[in-house]
Amino acid sequence: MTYADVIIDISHEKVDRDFQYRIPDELEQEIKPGVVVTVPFGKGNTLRKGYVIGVTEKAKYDTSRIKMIQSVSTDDETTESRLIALAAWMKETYGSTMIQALKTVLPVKDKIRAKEKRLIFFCGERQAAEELLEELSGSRFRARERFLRAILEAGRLEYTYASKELGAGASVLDFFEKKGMIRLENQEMYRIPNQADLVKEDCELCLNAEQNVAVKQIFREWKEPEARPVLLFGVTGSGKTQVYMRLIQQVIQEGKQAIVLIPEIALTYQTVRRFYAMFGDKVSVLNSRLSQGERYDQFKRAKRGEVQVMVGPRSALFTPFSNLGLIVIDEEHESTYKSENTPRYHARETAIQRARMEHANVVMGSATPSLSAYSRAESGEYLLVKLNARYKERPLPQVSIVDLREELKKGNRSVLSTELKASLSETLRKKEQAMLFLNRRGYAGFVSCRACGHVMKCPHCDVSLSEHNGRRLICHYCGYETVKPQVCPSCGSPHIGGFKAGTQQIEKVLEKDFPEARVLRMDFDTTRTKDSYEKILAAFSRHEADILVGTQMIVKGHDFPDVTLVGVIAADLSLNMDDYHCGERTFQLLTQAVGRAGRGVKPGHAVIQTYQPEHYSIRAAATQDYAEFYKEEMGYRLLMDYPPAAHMMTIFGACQDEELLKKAMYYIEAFICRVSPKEELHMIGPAAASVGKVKDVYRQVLHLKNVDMAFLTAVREKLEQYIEINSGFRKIYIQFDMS
DNA sequence: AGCACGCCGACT
DNA sequence: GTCGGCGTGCTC
Repeated sequence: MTYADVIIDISHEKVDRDFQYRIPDELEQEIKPGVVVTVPFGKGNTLRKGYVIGVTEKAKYDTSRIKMIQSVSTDDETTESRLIALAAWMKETYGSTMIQALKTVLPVKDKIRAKEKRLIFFCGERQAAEELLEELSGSRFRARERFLRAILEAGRLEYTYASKELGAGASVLDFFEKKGMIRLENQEMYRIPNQADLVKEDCELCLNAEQNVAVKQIFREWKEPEARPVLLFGVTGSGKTQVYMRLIQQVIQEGKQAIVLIPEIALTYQTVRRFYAMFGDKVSVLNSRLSQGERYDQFKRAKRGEVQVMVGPRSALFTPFSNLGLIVIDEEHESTYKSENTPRYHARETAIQRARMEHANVVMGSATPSLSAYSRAESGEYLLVKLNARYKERPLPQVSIVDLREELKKGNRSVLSTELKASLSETLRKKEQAMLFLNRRGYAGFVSCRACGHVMKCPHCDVSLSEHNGRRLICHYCGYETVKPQVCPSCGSPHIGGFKAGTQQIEKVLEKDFPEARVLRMDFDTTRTKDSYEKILAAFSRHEADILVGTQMIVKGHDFPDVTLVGVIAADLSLNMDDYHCGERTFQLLTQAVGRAGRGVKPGHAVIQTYQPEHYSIRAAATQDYAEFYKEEMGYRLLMDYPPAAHMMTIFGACQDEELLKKAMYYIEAFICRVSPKEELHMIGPAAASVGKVKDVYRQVLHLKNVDMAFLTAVREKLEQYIEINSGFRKIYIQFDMS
């Protein structure tokens, strides 16, 4: 006898788990994971929709009480079942439970939706109702009294409010309905976010010669039976969006739909307006401010065919379009495309998988492609399409690299080098604008020498060591530990330590050095409130300030034609993080930052301050030379077996009890050694995660590298079983990350 | 979410 | 005693 694990509609927390059902003989062949079935559920055996997530031989429940699957759902749920198949793929690839995978893929209804869906209206005689209320008051019908009083006052009530807060269940409502006093109404009300000023404008899509060539190249690829994903490699300002628009137009014309993925931070009013101007009400936009109910509504509109284009962040990838034609991924290299929650999927890979299953195409674009995407383009797995010309032939800004070690020798200890200071006063004199950029995202407290630029690195992993309590240095990959040296091991200088400067300090220095300049600061603190992000950028755009100081957020989006100077305070901040991506991230950030200067008529200038002027990420960003950067960085990845040269699985463990966690990680390590052949094993750790403790929960990581992804997947599956069987892991939260 | 079960107050 | 509203808890 075989049994199926079925998830009943994902609508309520309480039924958010799998239930076992018997498979009738005649459905034996059809039932497999991903199939949508109809099953009897609950006391009244009401028929409900369910998703089969697995088939087993063993009954986990009292056999006599297991019910039978009624039928395979026949109503045309192809969109849904395709998404379920995608969830199954995500579960296999990234490691998670089927429930977690389904939850990320299928739109989840929530309470907000139910509230607005069912409304109760008062529709009887007011006089009669008041008499009835009189009659009811003090009687035993307390729920009826409560309810009548409330509806008389409000005239209209939400169903969930009536049943939960007033305790007026079905029986109470029945009573009033029979009397003809109330009317229940199912309201299908969409919550469309405020978009009154977003309308279609009459605009022709004008492509330049180069963009036209790119479009033709892509169309040619699409004619192939097995069209490859396209990597659109175009420098900043080469007009990638124009190309996307043209492609989307084509897809819509063919009666298909398109999804456009955009990093959350770039989802500004400007971007959204461009899409509305082009496609009018065919477009729907998702953003993270949307409640789950609002997102659900947008997905529903897509499913019904009311919109043809969905624009949004990572999660827009799961828009239930019935005839998907194209998925566009803008700024493909952005780290926000990787999910932080289980399943830790990457939107690029998942988009390609979805496109493969639904015979759609993928086009991704970037000025600084991720190593992963570019290496695939080089190998021919993706089609590489280039856009080289900068808008209106604007020259690239002139870039100078300032060696901060020299500044120290000259006795300048300020965060502003002599050159940057001079450039700033020149810019102010000409009444132009400047941006100062502090790239300290996820700043991990590396230690470097101010005199020679030497960075303390792990001898085994070649990533920066992090300072702990000011006395010890720790590697967050393998756990290597050493005492923090008092003098630089390379040059003997005592000027060794962490870099301590925030945007506030820079703001203070600017106030002192340039008291006449108007300075705006943009960082996590100043953008906490809603819309403040847009407000600051808009103010700067109107030239209400001369200098904008900020973290990564200032280098994305918005064009400021009056900005002629970009200063990078300390390029090393993102260069010396404790993971293997940092060279790539630094190159991307610096390239973007440099590209911000001189977007208008006036030529631009950029100053990059660093302790490591010879580093290839910085040199290549200064010359905007992607090829050079790619060669160096790929060499490093190949040497160290980091992705994309190999695959890496990270096992992440968290637990309140540090000892228990360490023990568990040790057992995991021992288990992996036992189940895998020695020569293929490339394990690092276990070690404390880069944030070793959050809210009293300890965190540890273990990395496993191998050229073959299948090997890692096999290890993960064995490990998942091992963890499930051993109750010792119950108290430990375990997460997998595959890259 | 939807349904049954069982408690408890009120009426016969 | 019994009837029925109303809160609680379970659903393979």
